[in-house]
Formats: sequence, structure tokens, C-alpha cells
Amino acid sequence: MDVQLPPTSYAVLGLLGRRGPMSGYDLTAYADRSIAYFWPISRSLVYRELARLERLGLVTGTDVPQRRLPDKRIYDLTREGERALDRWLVENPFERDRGRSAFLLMFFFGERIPPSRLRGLLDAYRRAAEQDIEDLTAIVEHLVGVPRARFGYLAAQLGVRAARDRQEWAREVELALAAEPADP
Amino acid sequence: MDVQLPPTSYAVLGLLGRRGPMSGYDLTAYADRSIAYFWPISRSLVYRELARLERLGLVTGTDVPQRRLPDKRIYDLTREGERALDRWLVENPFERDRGRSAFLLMFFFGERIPPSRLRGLLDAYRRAAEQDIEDLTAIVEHLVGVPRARFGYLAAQLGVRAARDRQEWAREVELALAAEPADP
DNA sequence: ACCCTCATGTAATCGGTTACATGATTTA
DNA sequence: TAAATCATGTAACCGATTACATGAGGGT
Repeated sequence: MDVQLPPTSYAVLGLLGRRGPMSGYDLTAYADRSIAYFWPISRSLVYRELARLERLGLVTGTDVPQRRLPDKRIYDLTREGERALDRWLVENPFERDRGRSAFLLMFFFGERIPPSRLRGLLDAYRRAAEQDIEDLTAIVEHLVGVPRARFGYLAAQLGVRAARDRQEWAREVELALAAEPADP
Repeated sequence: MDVQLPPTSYAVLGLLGRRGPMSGYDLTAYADRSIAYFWPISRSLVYRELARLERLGLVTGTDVPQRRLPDKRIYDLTREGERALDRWLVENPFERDRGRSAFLLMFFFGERIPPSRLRGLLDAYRRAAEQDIEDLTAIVEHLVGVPRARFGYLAAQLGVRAARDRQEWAREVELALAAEPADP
């Protein structure tokens, strides 16, 4: 009974969970202001996701007629939808991702994640970053001085920096969260 | 006569240009070792791209029978293909991209880019990074202290760091390239 | 008067991932 | 001798982007 949905579906559920009932248009705007930097979603996709989630019973839609503006459809999380979201946040295995990071998406909904699970995720993220540092440093060292590999070398250096940032950030957040661990 | 291809197509052309004739398999392996950190491509996609590029006359394919291993098809850049690649590198407008950066892909093939154009790209990249710093800093400042926005705040901080890295990196590379500007 | 933006959504296309296939060679 | 791995590729599926559509209101 799991139907395996992509992260974007849970992004939609999560945003609905934070802001309450919204139209597809508003949800898109909210996504643009919040998760777009690490998990961009286009408007069309939001609509399609909402339709699917409704078919699956994870959200409900209600038509709202308007006179000035086009009629709209307001979506809300169902009990089922909340449970699916929370299940995903707890069970979705961490994956080392080049490109978009599903971890950051989960992290954004950190309020819903049990603290120990959150620590586990952060730890995995930090270790993945450390692995990236290692891999990219190896590439840098392998390419240093090779004239033909000039631009690859420089690009890899940017990669190393970004990976270091992720590592440091994860470490700091782990500490910050450890400082105030109260939770139900 | 331009047919507008996606960046991935030019990635394939560029890699062929650097290493010379290759099979799809080898090209994938090469991509994994080189551009994968900022522009991952899957094997299947490489094959499809090669087929399309051949249809368009930008690469040629030749079957090579093997006895131990499965027969393969070796692809090579055509004159047309090189021209298309170089045209893209020179004309493709810089775009501020969340997620995969087409700029980094272009930069990787920097040897093929005329120095002044390369400087222009780097400058645009640096300015985009500065804009990101600004935007994300505004978000951070807007969210600081708001308990409900805790995780969004932390996520935005990571974004600021990454943007700072890009900015500093671009500045340094601009300087490094200025130091040795010889070119035809 | 005209164009742009807001507010809402649908439809078509396409890039990218995942699953499927296969035979030789190495490893446990 | 059974199980990975290598080396090659095809086919099916699905997520995501781009294009299309519409009507009110605000700006020049």
C-alpha cells in the first residue's frame, strides 16, 4: 500500500502541511519562496502532483468559485496524507546524490522528523560530504599541473569547496540541534 | 539550421572532442570520471544522444566487431559536430540556474572558449552568485529567530555558504586566467 | 487602445531514470 | 560451480519543462 512516490510529491505534502490549505497557484508561489533553492518545482508539475495525490487520497480538493479571478481548487492534507509524509520522512533511506539533494528537502521539514532520525540523517549527510571531499581532492591532486586538464582541475576545486561547506554545515547543525533536543 | 539541443548533447560532443573516438560505454565511463559531479549523465541517455547526434550528422558511428566482448560502435566528431559545439560554447546565453549549472559544463570545455567570452561567462557566474548571496541572506535575516522557521533558516545558511564559494571561486579563477592570457 | 501582470489551470513534448537482455571473464 | 563484474546496448516508463489558453485589472 505504498505506491512509491517521488520526493516532489512529499515536497507538496510537506508544504501543505506547513501552510495549510492552498490552491496549486499559491502552493507554487510558496515553493518558490521556500524550497526552490534546493528543490525547484514548476507550476505545471505542482498541479499534476496535486491531482495524483488527490486520486491517492492523500489530499482533498474543493472547488472555490471566484468572480474577479478564475475559479480555483483548494487542496488540503488528509490524515492519510500526513501519515504518508511522516512515513517518508522517517523511512526514506539517505542517498548520496549528485545534484538535487533529497536530504535537504527532508531537512526542511525537520520539525516533523523525530530527533534521533534527524541526527542519523545529518550524520549520513556529513559522511557523504566527507566522501565527496576525499573523491574530489583525489581528482584535484591527480590533475594538478596537467596543462591539458586545466579547467577540469579548476572545476574540481569548486567541488571540493562546496563539499567542505556541506560537511562543516552538517557538523554545526548537529551541534546546534544537540544543544536543544526537547521533543515529544 | 540549429535544431536547439540540450546541454547534455553538447556534453557528449565535448567529451568526444577531448578524448577522440569512443564507444557509448567508454564515453559514459569518461563522463563519470570527469563531468559527473556537476553534470551527471546516465548510460542510456548517452546512447540515445549519440544516436540522435548521428542522425543530425554531428557525429559518425562505425561498427567494430569484437570476439571476446560484444560488438561495439565507435563514435567520432564530425566537422559539423565541432562547429556546433563551438557555436554553443560561444553563443549559449548564461543562465542563472538553480541545480545543475550549464556554466560549469561550458567551463569544463574552457580550452575551446575564446578568452574574452570565457571572462564574460565567469563574470556572469560571479554576479549570479552575488545575487544568490543577496537573496539568500535576505531570507536568512528574515527567518532569524523565528522558531517555526528553524529548519528553513538553517537550510538557507547552507545556501549562502555555497553561493559565497561560487563567488570567491569565480573571482579567483578570473584572476588566475588573467595571469596567463595567451591565445590564438 | 494596448500591453503587461495576476491568477488559474491543461496539454504536449522531451530529458532522464530504471528495467531488461546477453555472453564472456573473473572471483569466491 | 555459482555469483559478481565487465562490456555492450535497447525499451519502457515517468518526472519536469515548455507551450497553450483565458479573462480581469492595472499601468502607459
